[in-house]
Amino acid sequence: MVTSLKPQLGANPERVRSHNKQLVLRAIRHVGTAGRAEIARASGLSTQAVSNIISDLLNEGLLVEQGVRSAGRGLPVQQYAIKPDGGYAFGVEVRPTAVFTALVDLVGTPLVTHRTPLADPQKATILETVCAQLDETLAKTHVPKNALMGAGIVMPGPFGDTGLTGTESELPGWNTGDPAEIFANRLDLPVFVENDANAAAMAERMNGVARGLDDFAYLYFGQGLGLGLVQNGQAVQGAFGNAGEIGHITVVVQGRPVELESATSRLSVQAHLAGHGVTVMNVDDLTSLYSSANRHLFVWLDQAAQALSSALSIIENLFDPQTVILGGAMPDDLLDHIIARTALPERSVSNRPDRKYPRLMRGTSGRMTATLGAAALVLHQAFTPTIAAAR
Amino acid sequence: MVTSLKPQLGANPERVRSHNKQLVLRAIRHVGTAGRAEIARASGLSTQAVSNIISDLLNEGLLVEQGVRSAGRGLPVQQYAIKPDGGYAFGVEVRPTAVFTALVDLVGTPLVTHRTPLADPQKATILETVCAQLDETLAKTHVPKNALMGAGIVMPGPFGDTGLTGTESELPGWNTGDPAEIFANRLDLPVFVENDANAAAMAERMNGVARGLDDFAYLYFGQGLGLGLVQNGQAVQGAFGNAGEIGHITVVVQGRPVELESATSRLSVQAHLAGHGVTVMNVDDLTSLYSSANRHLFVWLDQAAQALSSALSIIENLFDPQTVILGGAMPDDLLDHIIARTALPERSVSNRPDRKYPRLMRGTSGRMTATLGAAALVLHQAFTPTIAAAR
DNA sequence: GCGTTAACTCAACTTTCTTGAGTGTTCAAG
DNA sequence: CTTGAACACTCAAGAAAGTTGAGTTAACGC
Repeated sequence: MVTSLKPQLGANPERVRSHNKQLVLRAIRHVGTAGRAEIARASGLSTQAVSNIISDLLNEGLLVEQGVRSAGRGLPVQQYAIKPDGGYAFGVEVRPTAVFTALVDLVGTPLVTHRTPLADPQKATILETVCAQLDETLAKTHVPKNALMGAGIVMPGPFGDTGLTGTESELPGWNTGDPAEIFANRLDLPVFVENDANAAAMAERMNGVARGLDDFAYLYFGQGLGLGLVQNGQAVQGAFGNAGEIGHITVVVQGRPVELESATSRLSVQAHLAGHGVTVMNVDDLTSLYSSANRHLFVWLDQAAQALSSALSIIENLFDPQTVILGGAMPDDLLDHIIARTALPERSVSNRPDRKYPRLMRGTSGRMTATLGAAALVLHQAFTPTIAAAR
Repeated sequence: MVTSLKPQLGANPERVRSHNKQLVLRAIRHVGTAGRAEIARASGLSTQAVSNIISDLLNEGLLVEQGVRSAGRGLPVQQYAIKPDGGYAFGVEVRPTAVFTALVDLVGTPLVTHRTPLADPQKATILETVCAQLDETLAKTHVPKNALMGAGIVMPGPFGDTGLTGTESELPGWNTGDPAEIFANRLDLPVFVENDANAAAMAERMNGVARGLDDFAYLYFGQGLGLGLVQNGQAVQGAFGNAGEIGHITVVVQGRPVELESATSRLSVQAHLAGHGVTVMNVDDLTSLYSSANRHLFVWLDQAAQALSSALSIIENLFDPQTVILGGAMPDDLLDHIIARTALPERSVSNRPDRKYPRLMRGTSGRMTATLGAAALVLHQAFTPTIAAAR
């Protein structure tokens, strides 16, 4: 039973340099600003090698000098930082009714974000819309296309024909061909495709509460509920890109089995409130319901927290993450409320006395979470050494 | 919130060579025997580079020539294969009542296996026993110590003080200090520590039904139930090494929530049978009960299969593995029976028409599964390129 | 038979890293 | 105030690994 060997790249001078460059960028990004010697120690390279690489990066416009810092004895340190306009990333979130786009700079600051309603969810329409948005965004911001390092695309999973197909708010026509390749050809850019939860998780790791974390889980409240997993600094995609479909597992709430997604998701809260005659159209409606202490909403929140507690037990015991982050298209207030009410399972490997992070944290939320996450995929790539890259 | 940056190695000539060597070994191992040009294509190196590396590996005794193969036109291919006695790995499984050890060669063939009862489960006693077994094994097989590439150690988790502590058949005194370091110092060898499930999974990947798979899950029947996860060819350890503690999650059987481990584990079957007046002492007893079609055993098997079906739904939807493997200290017959009776969840990302592997497979079983898995950890290391190593 | 195909080797070249000596700045001890 | 240690960084030489392109050998097919 011989399967194809994943193309694991051998190292040659060119690839070594590229690898080390990214290592240096990564080290600088991690601490904000750094000097040559410091980077050398962190990377296991000689200071001379680091010096040469930094000189390269300065020429390429990826770094800026940040003045000197005299730290104790010795020659003061010439510091360097990532140059924000050294590169840009385009983030795209495709939903059945609209396409969201964002342009972010090298340090992750969004320059523009945009929502384009979709006339129809056909493949051609989507490609056309994304393409047009890219051009428009570049024109508006005067960012040259060659400064774009790539595009991240968030699409609703699952990918391919699976047992969950048909149950999702799906996009027709994407089950044939590799979406990444299709977009890459159309946009003429390196493209990275992920599901919303993984993208949001990577964004959190690049610029959110998960900065510096290498092992964590992210529960993403979207239409349904998704689980983003980061292991060893890499998003876990699974064999076919469908890892993290946590919404359809069965958990126990008040002794009764329920589908997780039916208890904790945007659809779930809408359905629950509709059952009590309350109509919510969007996230803002939820916020006002919450501030007016709507009884039905509070009932739902409590029940969601109970379901979440079961899910937490599974996530923690299966992944042993540093922390679990809650985020997505849900108002902060509600997330905070749920977090406060979620019982942290006693019988969990995460129930340890020497924790550095809370077991449950709130991440970035809001409508653009996944879109910015899409852009973060590109940034993540730019700061990840390439030799023997775990994809 | 700045955390310590994982020491990601920069590439220098020495590390590049080591990386490429392992890449070549890996490519050869993957296909059994291979020629230079073939390896060059697979690794992205030039044939000249591969030639030089192979010449090195021949000198080091890690490869043997395997004669020529004339494949179509052109000069016949000089083939190479891994030299079985090119290196050895020592595997250790520590249990509260005994220590199991095994010596395997570079291709994974076990030379000797041994069980040493433990007078007491104290740390010092264990270290002493392992050390003595290593010496004895080397003496018996006339393998020089410098041919040993390392030792793999399997210890019952969870590691550290967690919410599951105290519920396991535990070893006292290992919560302080890093077990890997302690063993490494004592044995004077590179040491890799894992839990039983992950080790068994790696063994399956090196020489079992998971050969060539990079993303799969392994359910290990031990005292309890453990989940080994392989993602992108690497074992998932979690932030604190405790990933895969699936035994304590709650699943639903016949509409009622139960702890998974209470339904599917060696302890569970023993308890169930004891409740009906049947005493089983070991794996052989189970085999004979099965061949005599014991009614109580069959009831347990059905119930275990139902619990497993719930677990499968969780594993598949969270990891999207290529397959899920069942193995461990359970007779083949019983595993096969359970697999046959386990309902494959419909609503799963793994329920896809284009599958190459069954959703549920039986892996290696038997008493030495984890011990050989421990040795496989060392082999895995030897065939894994080191630059930017994912640990 | 003879040209084509393909694997492999040899020798020259390139890239990148490391090493060790040297420069400049800061701090602290005498 | 002087002197020396500590530290960051640069320069130039050297080493290690990979690549390139020409040349050799062997099998196949027309």
